[in-house]
Amino acid sequence: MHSEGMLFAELARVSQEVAATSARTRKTALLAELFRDAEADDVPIVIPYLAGRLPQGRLGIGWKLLSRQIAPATGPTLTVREVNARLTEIGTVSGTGSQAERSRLVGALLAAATEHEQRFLIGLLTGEVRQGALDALAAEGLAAATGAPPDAVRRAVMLAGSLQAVAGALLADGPPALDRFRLTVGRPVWPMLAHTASSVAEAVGKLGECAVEEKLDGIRVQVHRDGDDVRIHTRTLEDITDRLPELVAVARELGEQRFILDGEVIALDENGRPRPFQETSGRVSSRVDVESAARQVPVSPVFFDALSVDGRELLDLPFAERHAELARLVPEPMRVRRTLAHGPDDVAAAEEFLTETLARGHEGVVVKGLDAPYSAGRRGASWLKIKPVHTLDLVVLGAEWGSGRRTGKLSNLHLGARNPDGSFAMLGKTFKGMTDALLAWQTERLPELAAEEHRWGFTLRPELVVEIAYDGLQRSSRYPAGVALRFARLVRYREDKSPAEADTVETVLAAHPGVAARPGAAG
DNA sequence: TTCCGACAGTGGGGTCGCAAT
DNA sequence: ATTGCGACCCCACTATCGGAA
Repeated sequence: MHSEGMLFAELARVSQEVAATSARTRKTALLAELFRDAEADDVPIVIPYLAGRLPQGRLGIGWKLLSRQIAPATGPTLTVREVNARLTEIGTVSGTGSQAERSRLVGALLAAATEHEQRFLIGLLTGEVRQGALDALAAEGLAAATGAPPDAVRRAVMLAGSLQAVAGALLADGPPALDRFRLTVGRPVWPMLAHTASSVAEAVGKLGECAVEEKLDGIRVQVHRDGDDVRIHTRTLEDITDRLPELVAVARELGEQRFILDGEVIALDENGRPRPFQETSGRVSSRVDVESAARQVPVSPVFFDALSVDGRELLDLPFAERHAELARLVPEPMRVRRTLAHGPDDVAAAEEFLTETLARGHEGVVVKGLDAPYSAGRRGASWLKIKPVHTLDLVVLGAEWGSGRRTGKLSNLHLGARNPDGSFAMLGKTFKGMTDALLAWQTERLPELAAEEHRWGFTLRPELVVEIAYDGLQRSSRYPAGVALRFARLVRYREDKSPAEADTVETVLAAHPGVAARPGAAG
């Protein structure tokens, strides 16, 4: 006897129901029910699908390839296993003509899917299932389905770096299987992340005994060494070992055979000052001619935490003890610069450290509680980052229709600074910082200023001024002034200000002297 | 009862590699 | 040679739920 397993339509139905439910407890219950019904062979597929991901990862299929309409099937026939097999096939197509072949295969799969199934499938392929439940709720559902403690399931997932692996073991062998998922050198762990604080004083006030560390504007790396075997992973656990030969060499020279370190790689100039993020990013993205990329833009590792050293698991130790291990293993220049603060009395010294750090060209500081464990996969309350915030008064040049819960609302604003001739140069867009009330307001108000209407929204007469917060400028080949705002967000509308009082391109550039526009790019 | 941590969603700019043009 | 697309790097902020205080 051989079962065909679960119908794909069942997954689409549950996803739809999860999306239509707001209570998380109910979402979890719906997921748990589905997970319990899945046969062992289907589990490795059903779990990631309902967490909004494909077990194969991304397949090179995006919105463009999925944009054409395909007549849906009239009835559900696809099984979970068949869908998975066909997606695996699509993922392996490569070479000349591969886009056309992929498109054909995706089209055939969509043609075999009902309308509901198509919607779910497109969500999976684009990574935008939008059912209000991803890995975290799927893990909760898994716990509910198996009777395992949710905290233990979450911890296993973080240490395994994989929900799928934990799900398979748990559904096959029950809660005792969780014990198998321990921190393992060579297997990446979801990294700990930081919250934002508005000032050093606030962060030190909250954390008491703490370390104040430089925040470097580079790429997060988790480095595993087991003898000669070194692996390097990014924040999302992607393996980038082959792109960073100099980091592999460094790891092999440290004084222990087995360890897991957490840190950042960053490109520095000859004076040790950070190069623009774009250069570090470009270097770390280079995969084809790594040797020449490494010669042109070498990167330096800067470590700030140790998760495991010489077989000892350090995750649950206080940061102070983990750092002591780090300091024992990693020599000074490869450790992040830091100072200690013992509470409110040391706020001034911590602020001074931030000032120095900024003067050295770095982006800010991270304040870390000395008694806190390493909260893998979480935005721990014990890591607080502080970066200076700049603001500008810019003019709204356009507005785009939003999507998802912002459908029907004008959302993304086009932002411009004043040119000497009275025209405006666009410096970027923002959709951040808007409350529902503000979205409603600007959806009413902005069309009154319409200059042109488009499918995507409006271009507007330059009459409204907005106060915009941002983290800095970066070079841009897209915008006319040759620069773009980094992480722009709306602070408030300034209806008290006229466009003639808005900031000029010149003042914007002057505020960031390191980021000159490229010759000929000035608008 | 109120507060706050965790989550998901809504997108921003950039780079690279690859396929199509 | 150039362009468009997709994957992934950095990321801020708001709404909501539900447990903690």
